[in-house]
Amino acid sequence: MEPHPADKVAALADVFRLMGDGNRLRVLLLVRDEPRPVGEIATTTGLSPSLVSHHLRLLRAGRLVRAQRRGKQVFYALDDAHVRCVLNDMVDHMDEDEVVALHLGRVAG
Amino acid sequence: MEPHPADKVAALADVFRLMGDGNRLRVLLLVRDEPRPVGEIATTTGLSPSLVSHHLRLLRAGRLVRAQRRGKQVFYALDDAHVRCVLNDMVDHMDEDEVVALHLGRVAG
DNA sequence: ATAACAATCAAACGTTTGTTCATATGTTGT
DNA sequence: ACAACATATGAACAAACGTTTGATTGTTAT
Repeated sequence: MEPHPADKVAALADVFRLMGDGNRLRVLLLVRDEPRPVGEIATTTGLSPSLVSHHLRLLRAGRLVRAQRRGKQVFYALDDAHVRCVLNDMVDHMDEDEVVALHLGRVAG
Repeated sequence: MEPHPADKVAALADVFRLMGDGNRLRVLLLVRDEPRPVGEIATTTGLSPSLVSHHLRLLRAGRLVRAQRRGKQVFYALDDAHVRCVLNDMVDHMDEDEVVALHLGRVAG
């Protein structure tokens, strides 16, 4: 009875590693609800279009994001339903954290 | 109306980054259900006790894990309920992936 | 075809990260 | 006290990573 299949753990670690960068995570949160073009992601995050494109390439390679052309622009959206679930869970957990932190008196005030 | 608070995104990215390493993720999955001493983690994972200790230090710094002495040994367990939820969700998602993959015929067969 | 815009690619740099090795700290026995 | 065991720590090194820069591809207009 093996604890966990090795290849799945590795695949899972890959997903976490991709989400483990602040800029990439911001990008993921930006395209979470609706598809966004690269330029908009760049201006919204304040990152260079080149850097955004690079990160999107990694996210696409990891099957976290999917691309679709519309005219000049390329719209990116979450590719996997899993990732959307994980992000939603995480946002929820963030909010819960806020509440817990307040209860513990760990927040400024 | 900011999309997401910057500091929370950074904190969230830190958690993901910690889980984004295969060895650390294995450690987390090992201590998910019940506390385990460092030596057991090392022998189970096949990693050197030193390396395990290093990773545990990082995980403890990130508040993902908590330590407790019992005699000579130091038992590690998940510190945060959030992390446990995320890990559980992820394991569930892994299983779902298996099913989806089977349905899509993406698995050996 | 040319120009302007949008996105991608490739090389290069500095930094971070994971790992190993050796040494130290702490604990339980005798 | 000492020895044996369990974990932690620090230095050092190679590999991976994020970012920048500059050039390139692709698209829409004139």
